[in-house]
Amino acid sequence: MPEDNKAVPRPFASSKLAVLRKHPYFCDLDPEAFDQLCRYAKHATLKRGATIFSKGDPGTSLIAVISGTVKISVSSVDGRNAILNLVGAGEIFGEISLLDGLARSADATANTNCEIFVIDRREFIPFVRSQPALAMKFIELLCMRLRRTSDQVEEVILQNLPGRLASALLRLTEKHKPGDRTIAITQQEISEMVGMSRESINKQLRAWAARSWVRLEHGAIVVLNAAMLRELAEAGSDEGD
Amino acid sequence: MPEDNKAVPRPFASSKLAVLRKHPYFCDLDPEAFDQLCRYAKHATLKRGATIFSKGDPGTSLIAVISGTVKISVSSVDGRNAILNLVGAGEIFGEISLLDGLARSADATANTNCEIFVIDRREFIPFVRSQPALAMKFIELLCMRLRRTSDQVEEVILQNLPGRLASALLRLTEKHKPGDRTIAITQQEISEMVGMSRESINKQLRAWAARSWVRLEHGAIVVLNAAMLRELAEAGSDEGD
DNA sequence: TTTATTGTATGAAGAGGTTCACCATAAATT
DNA sequence: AATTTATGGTGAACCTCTTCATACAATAAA
Repeated sequence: MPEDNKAVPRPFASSKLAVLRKHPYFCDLDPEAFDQLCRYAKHATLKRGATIFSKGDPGTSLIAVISGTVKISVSSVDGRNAILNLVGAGEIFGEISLLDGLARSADATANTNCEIFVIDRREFIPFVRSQPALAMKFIELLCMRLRRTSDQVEEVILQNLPGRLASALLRLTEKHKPGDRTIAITQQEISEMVGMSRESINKQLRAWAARSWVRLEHGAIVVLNAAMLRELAEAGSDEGD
Repeated sequence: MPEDNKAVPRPFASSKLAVLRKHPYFCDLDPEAFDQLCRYAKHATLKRGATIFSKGDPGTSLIAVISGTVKISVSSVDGRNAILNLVGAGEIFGEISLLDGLARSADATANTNCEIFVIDRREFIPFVRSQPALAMKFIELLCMRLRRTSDQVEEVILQNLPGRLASALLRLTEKHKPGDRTIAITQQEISEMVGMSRESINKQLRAWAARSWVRLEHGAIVVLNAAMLRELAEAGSDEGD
């Protein structure tokens, strides 16, 4: 188990900004404003397993992922885990606490080695007030998040294992460039994303593999028949086994 | 089954605004700005069961509830329902589509007879741009919603029946004035909120009633021992039966 | 008052998932 | 190369919750 080193921001490094600049959240923002925003950012490098923040922490920063992926999760007293989101390069997270100033609502840990930028609330909030366009950008981001999270509630309540697993796989492929259907993820992680046991996930995946809907690799899943999965996800139903 | 009459906004009626004016979303807003906002609102009266909007509709309005309660829900192909939220007097809903302009993400129906105000996107968006404080208000609202929805995902994934039911009951009491521990809701509705069968809900409730943690009435539940329920909700656990 | 309708109560049978126990294999570490 | 760790695979027993069937009470409608 890797050590629990908290993220310690280091002095600003300018070359990595391309990942952010081209990202949908910021790409149609005033370039000058963007540069000013970046001037506030602190750079940090994290080893896999490192804690970025924990649920309940006073949340005072926004984090942008430059490389690697970050796991947003919560855990119960009896040790069960639920992965709420996997944040990849070019994406941002922690915006809720940044915007409302309240405690972190989940844990964030480095799922792989990764590089991040950290922007502090004290510098950010006044900046937003001076940039109404940016405020609207964040409203859009929050709306997107809310739609996604609502969908998740809907899935977990209305669908059973095949439907939920299919939805999860599709959501994971959609983050890739079109054509890339290989998802680098362990079955354990998937089980924590859909909220069912690893054994059940494995059983379902192998049933689909037998039908060539997916191919299982070590630490990865290749989606071969997205159409069938989409059908299952939309039916939310029992077939598919 | 009541008829499916869509909400048809009628000319503005000014006397009902007190409910909105005193509400947290708007109470510390510039009074002049608030009045201007209200000038855009259209009033409507709905019969219990009336559809306000459906999932997938182009969403172009924000709705404020003056009296009664509105049910935000989704349903699956096989007829199962999931209630995502119950919106009471003084609260607003539909803000996601209003803000991002995309389709409705759930159905909204009048859960009781009710009165609403409707504000259209075309008039609202320019208004928000001219009122940065209002934009920040909505950011806070969205953050609140996001925290609540994330909590729901967490609950549904990590907790079993007793924990989820306890959480739901507590959330429902928290909307009341302190001291009022009677929740006017049917067991069917609760079952659709926590995503478990009515029969299971009934069984658990009666187990708790036997311990005097709750009292069951026709169409209502009285919480007698909130502390024990809170313990169950936080443990997310198996005891309590 | 009689008749629907809505809401509650309850048990038996069964499906869907979990848990546990165990082994196999791939990758990382030494 | 040897050892450890992480990941994947599998079946049997168990358990939680669902489904189905049925009955009853309270409220609304006729």
